[in-house]
Formats: sequence, structure tokens, C-alpha cells
Amino acid sequence: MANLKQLAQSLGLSITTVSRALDGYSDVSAATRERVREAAEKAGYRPNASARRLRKQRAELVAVTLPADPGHIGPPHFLDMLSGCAEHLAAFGLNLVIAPVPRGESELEICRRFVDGRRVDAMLLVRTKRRDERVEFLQSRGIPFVTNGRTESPAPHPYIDGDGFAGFRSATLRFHAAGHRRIGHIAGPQEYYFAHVRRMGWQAAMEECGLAPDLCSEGAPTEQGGYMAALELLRQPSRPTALVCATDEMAIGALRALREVEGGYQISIIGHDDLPMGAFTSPPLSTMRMTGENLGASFATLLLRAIAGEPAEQLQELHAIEFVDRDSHRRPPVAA
Amino acid sequence: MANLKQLAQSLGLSITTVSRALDGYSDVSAATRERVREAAEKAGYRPNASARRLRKQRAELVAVTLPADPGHIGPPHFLDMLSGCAEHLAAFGLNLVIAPVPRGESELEICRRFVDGRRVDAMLLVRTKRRDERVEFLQSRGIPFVTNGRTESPAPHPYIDGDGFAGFRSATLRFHAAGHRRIGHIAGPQEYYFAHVRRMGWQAAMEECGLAPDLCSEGAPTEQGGYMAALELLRQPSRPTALVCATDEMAIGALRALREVEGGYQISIIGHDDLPMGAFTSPPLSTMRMTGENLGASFATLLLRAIAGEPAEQLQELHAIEFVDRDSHRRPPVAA
DNA sequence: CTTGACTCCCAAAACGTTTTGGAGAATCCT
DNA sequence: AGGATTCTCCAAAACGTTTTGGGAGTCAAG
Repeated sequence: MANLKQLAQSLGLSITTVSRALDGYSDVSAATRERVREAAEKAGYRPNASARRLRKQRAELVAVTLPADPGHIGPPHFLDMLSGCAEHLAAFGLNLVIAPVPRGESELEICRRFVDGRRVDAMLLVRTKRRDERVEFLQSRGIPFVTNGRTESPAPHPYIDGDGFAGFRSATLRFHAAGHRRIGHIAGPQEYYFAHVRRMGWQAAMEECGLAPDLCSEGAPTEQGGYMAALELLRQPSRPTALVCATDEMAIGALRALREVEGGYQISIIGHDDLPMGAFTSPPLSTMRMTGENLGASFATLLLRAIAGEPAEQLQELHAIEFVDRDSHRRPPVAA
Repeated sequence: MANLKQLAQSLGLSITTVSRALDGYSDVSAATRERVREAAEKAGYRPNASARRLRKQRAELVAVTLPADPGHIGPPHFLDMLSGCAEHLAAFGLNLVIAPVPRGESELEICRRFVDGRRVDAMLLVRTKRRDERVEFLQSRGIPFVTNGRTESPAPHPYIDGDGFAGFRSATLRFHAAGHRRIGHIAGPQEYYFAHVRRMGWQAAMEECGLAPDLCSEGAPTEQGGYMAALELLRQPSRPTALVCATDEMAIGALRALREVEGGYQISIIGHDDLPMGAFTSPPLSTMRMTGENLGASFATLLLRAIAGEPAEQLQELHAIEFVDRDSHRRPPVAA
């Protein structure tokens, strides 16, 4: 309600003194400090955020860009993540603003608007591409940022990512150990880093086992994309006995394809993300997920450290992938 | 990058003129206006947001509080809603900041922080209670806001809500028409408006049919809460042949309870929310959902109109509930 | 008595924008 | 020609805070 000026006037003090008293500076006597604090409390005084931001040259805001593409947002608990991140940031005086991409605008323009308008102190990027123009822009501007997912940018930048390569490699090896020899991969769009690295993991495992990595089909990272890609693999003369899918959403689409094809129910399948609904599919969907808890807080910590100026190399987290054992990966290795 | 002052200097104009030229005022000649615009474009000039906000006495921000309680956030597409809302707001120069509730703090304190610190021009509230202290606070401060869900506040306020009463009443009547006579209700916490009004809808239908509304059990709005509540109803001497559940999450918990009880698979069930995973349960969960598309944009529009000063009475949307026909409501009306 | 250190306070500047209230020149009307 | 009107432009104020650079006053040491 009140103003610093009004508060000072009512106390017979200068604006300076009141401001410094509230900030706990030592050059105001303990008695005055207490008096000021009480008055501020009683008046319900809160400093005007815009004024402080202008003066301190800090926006006290962090933006997260939400991709509007199909395929939703990757992680299932994305909102929880955002919420955790915002909560952690708030403890340090930062608020999280969400920056959706309006129709007809690029994510780059959003970044530009936020950064050049001094609207934010840092940014959080999700769904990175292998070559990500947002990353390049932010690096050129020198503004702190953290990505969810790596990129192939030559300059290092802070990120949190799951080790998709290792996860998909070991999932493939698991199928091989179970006797599978025709292991297919349902890949996401290869411009996305996560999709590419998952495919590389599958491919590496295949080659390690002396198998040709040719049963691969790419689709949109959606239920429909997985469905189409699976159908294509099932049309092959020698169709796969097991499928490693880039995402759970795609895996669920693939399950639908399997149901529509003779003997399809005999094909093993595994996804990635641990979507809640995976527990309800038939068969229940085996999957993988990134380890680590309270991811939101991790993002927030990295953002704060990036703002504090820590070098990017110290702000990179690669999390292990863990296997979620349900039932869909347990089909016999030999197709009908 | 650049400053209004620097830009003016480089053009040999005053700050005033540059500012007015960019804002398209008529008291700067077309030639100058164009010259300024070009220079601004070339310099990549964006007005400093904090400065403008301070001067215009507007925060250009809207906050949405995220409840941290169990039971998640009600609607399944909540993130999509937020995204749509943010996108629509952005078209009018407003950004959406998310305000999670830190542990140990009340939602009221959050509101206070945002409102009294002049951090926002308006607020968006979700998960209203019948008597909601946030609503009372915001009304007392006279700051514009819109709620997702009604309240029992004596003074009207803008809201968007589904007509839970009608939805649950007609779901109950549908069961009655199908021959059911023992229709139970799994209720959410009655302090929430949505939970209360849904129970009232069920109760009204029961009384219309001349049935006693005694098969009701309340639980937390979670899978576990629904499970527990269902078990309690199933322990009754004369157990229900159909269940109307306050939320899909609770309904899924109830389904689990039904599986664990002899003859439980014969009991009909319906939920509310249209969670994606409802399509995958067995049996697939019949449910209801609020009609209306691009809810986020509706919220944004209401917020903008509230900020513009329209009276609350004109800013209330009650949406019809539509039935989503899957399979779980089609069990025989007579229990084993 | 002078000096220096210390304590407590304050006036003024600064942050970058928008807006107010004109000023000077040109144009129009009579 | 004289006055009114229009067209361009600008200096200065304002928004509310934080920070800079002291300024009195007190006290102890020299």
C-alpha cells in the first residue's frame, strides 16, 4: 500500500534511512532499525518491484520457453518440474514466467524479446535441437541460461540431460541378451538431440552385437507418429521381434499398431519417459526414465549458479537412465 | 542493447521525440518517424521493461498460483491451458508468471506478496474452495482476478467453471434410467467448491428419484483417496451397483478397489476430467468433461476484461459438462 | 585544543521510460 | 498585416527504489 516516501515522512526520517534500515545495513542504529521495521510491518509495506528492478538493473525474472509443437512437452511431470523450479527460484527472489511460442513466431524471436527487452535475468530452454538457434543466440548475448537436453553447440553451456545413449544402448543389449536378433528402433525427429542420441545408443548396441541397424523408422514424437513408424517396420519382409521406442507416447502408438497386425502381441516393446498411462496399457509398458529427484530444484540451482557467473563446464548434469520393468518387454524373441 | 538516450543522441533528436515516434504518436512527422523506426530496428532497440513498468505503473504481469497439495492440478490439460493463456496474454503485452506455494507458506501469503509488491496486474486462481481466503483478499485489495471454479463468496467475481451440479445430476439420472437403484458417490474434499457441487448434483438426482443419498464416501482427490473411499462403500451391507466419482483420478483408484473385491468388475463407474489414461484402464473409464475449447484463451480474455474494469457479473462463464462414453458405466444394474 | 575514528543520518543522483506543458516555426484565415 | 491554428519538436518531471558521497555530532586519543 505505502510508499517509501510516505513511510519515511510518517517516521520523520529520510527515504535513505528507511530503505537502509529495511535492508539491514549497519549504518542505521538498532533502535531506528527496529522502529522502521515495525512501522513497515504495520503499514504492510512492500517495495515496489518495478522500481527496484529498474534501479538494480535486474529483472528478478527467469523465462522458460514452452514449445508449441506437437509431441507435447517431453517429460511427463513437466508441470511438477516447473513448479519445483519456480519454488526454488522464488526462495532467491526470482520468479518464473512462462513464454509460450505464439503462432507464426519462432522460439528465437521469443528469446530476443525477453533478452533484449531486459525482461529476464536468465532463461530455461526445453527440447533442444542438435543445432539450436536459441542456444546460439543466448550465447552471443552472454545471458545466463540452462537447457533441458544437450546440443551440439561448439561452446559448452549449462544443461541437465538424461544419458539417452547409455539408456537405449543397454535396453537394446537387454533384448539381445534375451535372444532377440531383429531389434527395431522407432526414432523421433533427428533434429532433436534427445531423439538423435537415443538412436545412436540403439545403433551402437546393434553394432556391438554384430547386428545390422537397419530396422529403424522415424516419426513425429507423438502417438500417431509412433503408430505410423511401427506399421512401417511391421511391413518389412523380416519384421522385428522387439521394438525400442524413442518415447512412451510413440511406444503407445506402436502398441496400437501391434494390436492391428497379426501376431503383433508377440512383439516386445520398450519406451522412454515413464508416462503415468504406461502403467495402464495392455500389456503394461516397460520403459525408462531419467534418475534424480526434484529436477525442478536442480534446474533452479543451475540457473542461480549460472547467474552468479560460474563457468558452463561446471553446470552440466548428465543423469543415468533407469529401467522401469513392466511387462511389454517380455515377449518371446521369435516372431510368429 | 541500446538506450533511448543513446538512440536519440545518434539521431540528433530528443528522447521525447524518439519515444513518441516509436509509439506512433501523430505529433512527430512521418519522415522523422520513419527515420527513427529504421534506426531503432537497426540497433535492435527494445524498451527496457522495468523502466516502462515503473513509469506506467503497470507490472505487465499476471500470476497464476499453483496449488502444491496432493491431487495434482485438476484438469488434465492444465499445462496446455496455461500455455494457451500465456500466449493470448502475450498478444496484449502481458506475461504469465507461475507462483507455486513454497512449503510452509499459505496461498494467501503468495497473493499478498504479488499484489502488495505491485508485481502483477491481475491474478489467476485455480482450485477454489467454497470459502476462499485468496478470493476475499483480492476482493479487498480490488485487484482484478479470475478463478477457475466458483466460490461461495457473497460478492461476485469473475470465474470459469464447469456445471458440475448438472453433470453429476445427469450422470446419476443416467444410471437410474439404466435400472440402477443403489448409486454411490465417491466425493472429494467438501471444502473445495467443485467437490461440493458435484456431490450436490448426485444428491439432487437421488432425491428426485426417491432414493436415499446415503452411499457416499469422501476421500482425498487422489488415486489413493478414491481407492479408500471405494473400499468403504463396498463394505456396506447393501453395496452400490454404480459409482459416480468426483474425479478420474479417484475413479481410477476406485477401479483398483473394484478389482480387489469379489464381483467388483460388475459395478458401473464414471469419473470426471477425461484424463488421457482413462482410455487405457480396464474397463476404459467413462467420464465427463467441461465443454469449450481453448480454455486458456478464455481465461486470458476474462483477465484482460477484468483489468479493463468490466464488472464481475459480466465475467462469469459456466460451461456445460459433456459425457464421454467409454465402457465402465455399462455394467448390469444388479450386483452379484 | 586538535585530530581521527566512529556512529547515525541524509540530499541527491541514478536507473530508462512515458507524459506534461509548452516553444518555435510555418500555414491558414480574415 | 495580424491573429489563430497547425505542425514538429523538446526540456523537465515523474514513477519508487538503491546507492553514492558525504555531514553533523560524539568520543577517545594525541
